[in-house]
Amino acid sequence: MLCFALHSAAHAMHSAYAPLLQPLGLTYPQYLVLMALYAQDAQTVGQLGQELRLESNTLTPLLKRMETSGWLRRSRDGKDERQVRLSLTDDGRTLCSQAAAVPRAFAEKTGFKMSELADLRDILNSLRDHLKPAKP
Amino acid sequence: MLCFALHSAAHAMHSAYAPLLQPLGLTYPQYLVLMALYAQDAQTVGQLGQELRLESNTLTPLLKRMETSGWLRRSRDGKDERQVRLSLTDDGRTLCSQAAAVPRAFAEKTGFKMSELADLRDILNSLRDHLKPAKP
DNA sequence: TGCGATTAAATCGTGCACGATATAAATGCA
DNA sequence: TGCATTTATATCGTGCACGATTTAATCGCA
Repeated sequence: MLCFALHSAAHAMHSAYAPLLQPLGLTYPQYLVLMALYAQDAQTVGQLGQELRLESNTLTPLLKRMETSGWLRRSRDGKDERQVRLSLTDDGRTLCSQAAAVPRAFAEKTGFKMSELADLRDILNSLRDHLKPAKP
Repeated sequence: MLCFALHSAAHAMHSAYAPLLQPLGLTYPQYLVLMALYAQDAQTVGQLGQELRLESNTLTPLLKRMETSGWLRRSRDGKDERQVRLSLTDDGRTLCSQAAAVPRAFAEKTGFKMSELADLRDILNSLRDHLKPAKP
């Protein structure tokens, strides 16, 4: 049952991350958003959704909560008023630097070597792309 | 970013399963419950939760929906009235036999060999157990 | 035997995910 | 230019997941 192995491993990963993120006031999807914006700021909702494989129906409320928490700002693009651009606040960037320590703590929990984790990552990315290729 | 690879692969797996399960009127967690009860009937909520790594706060409403759909019955254990035992109905068992075809269809979607999928499964189970060992 | 501790489910509130649909801005073409 | 079409977000309803708490049955031990 590969499907259950994948499901439950992701579940366990989520559970392992939660206690690391909770002190920062972050959920796992919020953490992903933060990292994505740290890598590239001022993205639109659509761009972010393409990276994270989420759509506006999921992202809009999540982003509003993050705006309420003061980590990012949502503002309509001047050239195309349909688009909403997301930019980290100073608080958001500060949080990023704290959250940067999380993946290492996670890797240590697993007891795998870094090279094994890298291999596993590549297999999973390949599996994902076989299942659901990212749109162009 | 192993964490995102795992997250998004599970996400893609879920998306790949959904259209296969939808014609049967099942969600993915409901499918897992059905398979678990097919393997062993008359389990308690707690036993099922240990297998699926879920707790009563998630399972209770899910099981009630499945009872409403007519796939299983929930009844208090005669010897220990705290426990609720779950047994498949005839409709539930019929549904099981239809759902049995789903994993094969999934495996075909991936384009991996069966042996590769088995290897991946073992790695994921190991990763999961390193992260969150099942309780005794 | 009786009563506090433990255990099994259930309940409540919040957040995520998604299908379906709505709204409003931008685009294209007659 | 005018209007249908497309595109980007947003809204709504349902189901899952989970921390915290509640309820009720059972257990343990004086």
